[in-house]
Amino acid sequence: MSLITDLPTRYDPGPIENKWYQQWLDKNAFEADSSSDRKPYTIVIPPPNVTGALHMGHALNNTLQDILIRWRRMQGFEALWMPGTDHAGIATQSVVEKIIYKTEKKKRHDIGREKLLARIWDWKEEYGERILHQLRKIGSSCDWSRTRFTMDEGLSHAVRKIFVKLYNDGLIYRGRYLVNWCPTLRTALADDEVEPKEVQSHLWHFQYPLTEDPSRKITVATTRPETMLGDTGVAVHPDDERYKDIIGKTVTLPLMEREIPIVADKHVEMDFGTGAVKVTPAHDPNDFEIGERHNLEKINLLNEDGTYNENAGRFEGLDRFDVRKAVVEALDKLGLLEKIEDHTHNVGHCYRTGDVIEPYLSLQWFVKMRPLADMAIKATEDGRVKFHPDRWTNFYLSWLKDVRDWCISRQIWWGHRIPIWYAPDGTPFAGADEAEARAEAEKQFGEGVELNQDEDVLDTWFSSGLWPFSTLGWPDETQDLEKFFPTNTLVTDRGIIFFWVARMVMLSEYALGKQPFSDVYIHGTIMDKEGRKMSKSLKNGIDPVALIDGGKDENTGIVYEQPLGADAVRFSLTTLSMEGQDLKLWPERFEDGSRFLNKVWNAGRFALMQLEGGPIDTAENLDESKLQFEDRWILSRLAQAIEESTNALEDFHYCTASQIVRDFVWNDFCDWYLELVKFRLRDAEAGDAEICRRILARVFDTTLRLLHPICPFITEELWNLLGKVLPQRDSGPLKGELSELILESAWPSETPDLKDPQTESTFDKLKETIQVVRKLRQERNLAPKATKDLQISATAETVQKELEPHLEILKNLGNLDNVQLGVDLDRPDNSATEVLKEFEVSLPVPEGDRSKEIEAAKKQKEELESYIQRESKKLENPSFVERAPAQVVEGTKKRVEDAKNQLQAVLAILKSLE
RNA sequence: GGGCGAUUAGCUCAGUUGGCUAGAGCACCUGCCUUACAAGCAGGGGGUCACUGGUUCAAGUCCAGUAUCGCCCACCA
Repeated sequence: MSLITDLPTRYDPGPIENKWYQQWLDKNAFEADSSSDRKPYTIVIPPPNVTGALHMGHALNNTLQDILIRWRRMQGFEALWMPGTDHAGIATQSVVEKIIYKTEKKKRHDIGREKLLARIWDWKEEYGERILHQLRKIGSSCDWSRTRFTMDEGLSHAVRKIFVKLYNDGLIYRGRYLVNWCPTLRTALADDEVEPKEVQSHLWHFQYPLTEDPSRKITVATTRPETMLGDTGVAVHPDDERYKDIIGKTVTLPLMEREIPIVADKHVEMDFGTGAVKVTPAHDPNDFEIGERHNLEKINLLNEDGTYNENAGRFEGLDRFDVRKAVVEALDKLGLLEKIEDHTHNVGHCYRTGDVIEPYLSLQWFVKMRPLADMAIKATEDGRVKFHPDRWTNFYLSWLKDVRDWCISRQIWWGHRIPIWYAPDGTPFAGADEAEARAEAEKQFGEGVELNQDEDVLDTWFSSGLWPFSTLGWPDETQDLEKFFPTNTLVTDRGIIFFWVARMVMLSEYALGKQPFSDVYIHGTIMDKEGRKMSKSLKNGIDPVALIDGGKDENTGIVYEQPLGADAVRFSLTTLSMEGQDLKLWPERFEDGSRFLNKVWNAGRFALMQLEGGPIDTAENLDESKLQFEDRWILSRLAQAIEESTNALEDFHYCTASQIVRDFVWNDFCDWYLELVKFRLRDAEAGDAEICRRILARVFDTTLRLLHPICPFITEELWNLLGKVLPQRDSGPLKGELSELILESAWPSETPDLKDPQTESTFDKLKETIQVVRKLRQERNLAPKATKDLQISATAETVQKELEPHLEILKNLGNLDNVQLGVDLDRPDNSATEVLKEFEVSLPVPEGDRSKEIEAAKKQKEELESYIQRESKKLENPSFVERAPAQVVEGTKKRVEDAKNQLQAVLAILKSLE
């Protein structure tokens, strides 16, 4: 008996969330069984970096995945959510290097490769699980028994397998090309790891003297003066009249005293700068191409650390930024600095260190993208990979259509070492392990040949690109792979469509001939109140864990007095995240979720109190004849909610799904149904009270199911309490035996036969009537006690008949003793009246000041008149009547008719008042 | 330069294939501690749907253009 009454009136999520998460783990509720004969439903998690800490973006991303997984699990699918982490090569190595430098003042080369790797592994073992625990905190129902890490032996094997396959197919090559070089990290970066930033700089104009006639000078403009030391040509446009006569001649490069040719190249814009460009093939991508076209020498000026090398002559040893100053100074001294203009342009910066990226000529490994991209394009064109919202399809395709080769080698140590071994003469041999490479090498070089493995490691995204199948056991033909691949849905954000989504599709098509997933849902990005991205550096990121647990948010410094709980955070994020649109967040925005859960909690307390101890027999067999009007109404609303929310989830409209449940619970169930039920349950022993309890149990039970994917904790708790107060329930969804909601295959089935538009429409009229009564009372400041009589005058007999059977509802909720209902009744003297569409509602009132009432009536009169005028115009328009669908015309006629009746009534009221 | 979003109430956003008098939450105003819930209940005020044209019987919704904001791609050295 005390079970329910002891429940706190305010929902306290903390203990409940911890309890249930542990119980789910204990019952292996999240584990997927590859041998079951249920249909599979699979999601692979976007593996967070091992260095990561949960931020709002993760919270949103994983909430949405969890909603899908829990929903499908409830629908009876064998649902697998595959979790794991990414080794995040550069990010992780940097973190550990920084720690070591801070504590021991040692750099990576002081420590050495093997020792540094050991240190990073240690670090990973100690801290790498943090983010996975935070994912548990928000309720993620991942199959933790399958947790993977991109550098696990199995996944590493998959990486080497794919590499060798690509290499043998000629899709991986090594070459000397310009790459994006970060001098701080001393590694190459992929194009998408470079962030262009606008920089206020200058355009320096230098004069290069012609070799044959040093008095004649040609002026070039540049944003990077220091690179002139590596110039091996000057380019002009072939049609440029100013320079036509000197094409093919040479200039003498100042400072270096090198004779370099003047070439004609269409790439040069005549209108920009002086129309003449210095060409530095080793330090600029465009110049590189010009150099290729005209066979110009490539002179590399840089060392790995960003200082200039011996090719820079007397500038050797200086850092690139100092070389700039020195070169400008030197040229100025020679009188060859013509002018300096201000110039704003974009400069590439390292996404990790923020250092200025240098185009750097070096030997790197590349993946030839064209054939792979074409496979990925085809997968989308065939409809095997769909994006939601659809606009991302074009975004993705346009990148694939114009994709460039992918630089996959990184000059760091943490990662998958490139599975290439070199013979002493440098001949490379690829192998999934050294033995495999050796077998090949020995064919050529004889037994015992000395082999050295490539020093570089692979780009992190190379292994992430295999994630959907490497985690399932590929290249082995495992049962998991058989059962759960291809996966179903990928949920991620737009920032990694190219990095990750595209590469998964390409590599999966290439390795397995199948798309890795059939649907990709791209959710919005989380912004702060001002619409800026949440980021570490801005300190504007709300910490989801702090929000859930309460306490101080170390990012923002905000202190949360109350723990909100995971459900509230999940519900808020879901509600605020409009289909793929970015969302602005600040702490107060989470309050609605928390309030809603408190509402659910209290509705639960009420329902449980009513149900506890009372007689309830099977809830399944509803005796239609015994149902009350409001029972049919709430069942109709519920049927509608089930259908809409199922459809919404199928279309990835999470926000709609949660709003449907919210509206149903709050507006329909709590505000109206529960209030009505109170009157019926007063006589607890009556036969009707039992029907009422049955419906109450059934509706509440179903509501919990609908809400469960979004808010798993509170629904699990209430559902179990419901089971305890209904020990005798024995069939259907309300089973006698207690189990967890999560273990039930229990998504509510649609019940279209319970949908009842007529009942809903009548109920709306009753609601409207009650609301008018309340409004009139409040407007006139009348106590309910003083206004116990109501008159409803319908315009038609049909309306009278419709309302007739439900006067009890009006009396109960409207707090009335007598309701007089009839057609065209005379308005009582001294009454406050509101004219509605099909009837008017009059409440007798004492005499008094009527000015407010007159004002209101006048306003209503004006509104009606303008409406009638507007709509009548339509009806007078012959083409409207001819061309609009009959339904629309009829509807308009009816509304005009109603409005005219209303107007008449309002006019009569005005007359009586004046 | 190209592409994609956004622009509706003070704020954050809904508004299906054009067609019932444009909605919600928050905030605001008024009245209520009514034994599920004051994190609540009841009621109320508040909008030239960014702008200009066009298509249509009918436009917040479709088309073209303009403006402002945001993101992405490519970058004239």
